[in-house]
Amino acid sequence: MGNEDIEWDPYDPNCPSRQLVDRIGDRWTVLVIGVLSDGPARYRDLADRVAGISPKMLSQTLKALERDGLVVRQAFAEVPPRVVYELTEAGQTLRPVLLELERWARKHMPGVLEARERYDASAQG
Amino acid sequence: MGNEDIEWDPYDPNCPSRQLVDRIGDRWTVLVIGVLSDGPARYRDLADRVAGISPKMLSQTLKALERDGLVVRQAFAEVPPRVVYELTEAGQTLRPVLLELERWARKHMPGVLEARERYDASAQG
DNA sequence: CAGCATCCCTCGTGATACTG
DNA sequence: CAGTATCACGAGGGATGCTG
Repeated sequence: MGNEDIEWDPYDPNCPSRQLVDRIGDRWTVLVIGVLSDGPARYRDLADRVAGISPKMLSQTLKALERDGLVVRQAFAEVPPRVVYELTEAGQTLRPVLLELERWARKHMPGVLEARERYDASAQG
Repeated sequence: MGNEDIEWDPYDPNCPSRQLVDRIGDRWTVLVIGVLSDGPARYRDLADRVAGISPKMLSQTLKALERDGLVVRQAFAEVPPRVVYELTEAGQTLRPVLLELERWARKHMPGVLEARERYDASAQG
């Protein structure tokens, strides 16, 4: 576990790039972070905006994000209960990265989908 | 994200951002693309550089990438066989995005891992 | 409203062995 | 070398119902 000056091999399972993929490479994490990039949000808001997510996955995703110091959870002692989730400073730094991703998707995903259709049309299943 | 004057709902299952997550949000895809970002590579090279990937997952990942027009496969009729994989132009456009990801990981993942340890240390299982 | 517990089943993934 | 075929396992994630 020593933090010596490692040589950088993104294809080594123990390198940060890989750890990041393991961290955000699931169906929901980046979507939840994306919503929180617009500002703090309540549990209900998140459930609504991340279309299709189940309560279980939302809780799970949020808890993992909190564990990793990317999101803070603030619960108010009220009735009915109110809980607000918010990106930490570290979490905020993900925003520009996600924006890049979004920009790419917007520009290139249609082409990808077309290529996929062409491929499927010309290939024998 | 909110300051663009188009209707763009990244949290709708049918939006490009989401499609991108579905596309590259698996354990291997971004790693394979990462290797190919350094230039064309043979099957063997890829297997070596993406540590831990099985032949099956490598083939599968490559085929999916080819289907989506992000990678081209070039087979030479030789003995022994030689097959070279290469990013298409579309595939190349992913490079800067991936670099951003890598940059983020390098800078912030150590902190994330620390936060995680702190959390686990202070929480009761 | 927020979110945990439980059941259950799909599907991604690894291991292994085989082919052109 | 460059894959494919097959099996089998375990985690991911949905549905439902309950609690504070």
